[in-house]
Amino acid sequence: MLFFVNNLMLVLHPVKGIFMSHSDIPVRVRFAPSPTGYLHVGGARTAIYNYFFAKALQGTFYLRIEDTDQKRYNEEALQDLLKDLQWLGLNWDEGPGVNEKHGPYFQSQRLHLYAQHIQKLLDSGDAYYCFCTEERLQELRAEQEKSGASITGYDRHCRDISKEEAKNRIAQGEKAVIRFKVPKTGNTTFTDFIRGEISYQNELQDDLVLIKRDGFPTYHFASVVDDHLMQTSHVLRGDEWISSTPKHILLYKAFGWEPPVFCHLPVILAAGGGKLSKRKGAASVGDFRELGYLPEALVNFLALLGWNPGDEREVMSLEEMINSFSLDRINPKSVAFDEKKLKWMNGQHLHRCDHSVLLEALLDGLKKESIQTEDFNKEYHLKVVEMLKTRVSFLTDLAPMASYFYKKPSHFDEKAQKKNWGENSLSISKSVRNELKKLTDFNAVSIEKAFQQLAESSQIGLGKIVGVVRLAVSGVAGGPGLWEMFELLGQSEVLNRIENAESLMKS
RNA sequence: GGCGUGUUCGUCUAGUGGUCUAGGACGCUGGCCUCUCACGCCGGUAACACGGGUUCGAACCCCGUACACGCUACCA
Repeated sequence: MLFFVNNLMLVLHPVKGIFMSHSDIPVRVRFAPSPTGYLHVGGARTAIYNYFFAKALQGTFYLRIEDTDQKRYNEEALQDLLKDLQWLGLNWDEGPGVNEKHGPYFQSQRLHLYAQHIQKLLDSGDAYYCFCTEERLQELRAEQEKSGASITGYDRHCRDISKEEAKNRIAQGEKAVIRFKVPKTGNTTFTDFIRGEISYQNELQDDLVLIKRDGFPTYHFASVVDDHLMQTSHVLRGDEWISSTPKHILLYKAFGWEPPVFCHLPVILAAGGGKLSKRKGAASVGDFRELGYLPEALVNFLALLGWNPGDEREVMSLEEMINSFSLDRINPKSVAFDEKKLKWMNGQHLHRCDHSVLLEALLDGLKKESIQTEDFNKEYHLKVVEMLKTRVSFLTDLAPMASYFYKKPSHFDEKAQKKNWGENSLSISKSVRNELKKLTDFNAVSIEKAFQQLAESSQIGLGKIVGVVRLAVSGVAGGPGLWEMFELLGQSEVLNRIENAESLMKS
């Protein structure tokens, strides 16, 4: 439940039952991915909100790896995950490799802690051994489905096996899981930070598994134990967890712990609705990196998918977003991922990003295309960047667009040839060459003057004249202002290229 | 099936009972700038899911319905 008093946001602490101003709670939040696949943009956004929230309130953002599913564990996915988070600029204050005072941060290395805690629940009678086989459970489920029963889930078959009997059976080597003893009556209610009060009937919850047959904890158990041990103040996670939250609350209660504040984040859907998947286009952080998106643009875009600063700003730096971030401005509804807007956003960031970033992308790209750059200095490259920056949507557009600044065009755009190299183009070309040859100081101003004079004396439109030689020099129909471009390329190179192309023009 | 969450232009959103003949952004579109292509600038397009209530008054509150999504695993 939220209140605003004199612009100060107050939070009803779920257990203490008192109102606390936000700044009174030492904020510790986590991003807790499971290393089973690439970092999906939905997961990235969850990480972003956690990070923003921590930074906005001078709290701690920690990273915890939920690797409790041995079958689905993927080492490569883990490495990608860490790399992607860093690329996005979401550096963790605590986590693998960083300030490990609440570690270890891999759940697979915390097994002793879960063992210790499950014992407490076993002792208090809040948990019990269940010897049911997978087959029995499957049959049970099939039956429930067939009969259309309204109450589904585990039938609590082993709930009343005495501790002694259970102990004996375990001693004899019988395999078991450990389940939580959910109260059979009553309701469990919690307050979601952005949705308000949510209530579930305990009767409808089944006795969830806490410890699996392989000895590993389930998500439910491990995350509750860890969130407590790691002193998590707020749990910001995907809204697929809403319906398990009452189980988590019940676990906190069984331990006698105060639950954190829960805040369930909406999901990101594909543009046409439905799940966002690789088949429907890029879906992971790595995909967007490869497409040439800037990390700050992706973060900005993702942050705005479900959140806004309360005014009309959209293109924002990381710092700006952190400074205006607050949880209560997150929308509860799921959103569609619109790549068109991301592309625009990327352009915005590209136009204002540091030239050194563009320079690096340019040189990288040229290298990949095996275009020689040794003959040109940094100043030259920067001028190319300056001329091209408003014309690119992606970092990866830069090099292909810049190739003619480094070598003669090897190909002339077909459509542009038809348009620009028709009747008279050869004579236009020759007269341009004639005029440019005369220039003793080959700069943008003098070049422009020469073109203006030629247009006037020949009674041919400036656009037409420019079109002929632009194509000859660059191989394409569009690009930076011709005068600046010619100045940078230099007189002899320009004259050379024009002359070379003349064999393809019509007289 | 049960339970839960959600629903404002095509998309992201503003909006917390009168200032909403619903504002902004992307997209699309008309124009300006101009040597081209972009950028930029100016304008246009288009929405309160539906039905009932409550109220002098509802996008905003309540109840239904529809639709979407999630959970219903010894996955997370």
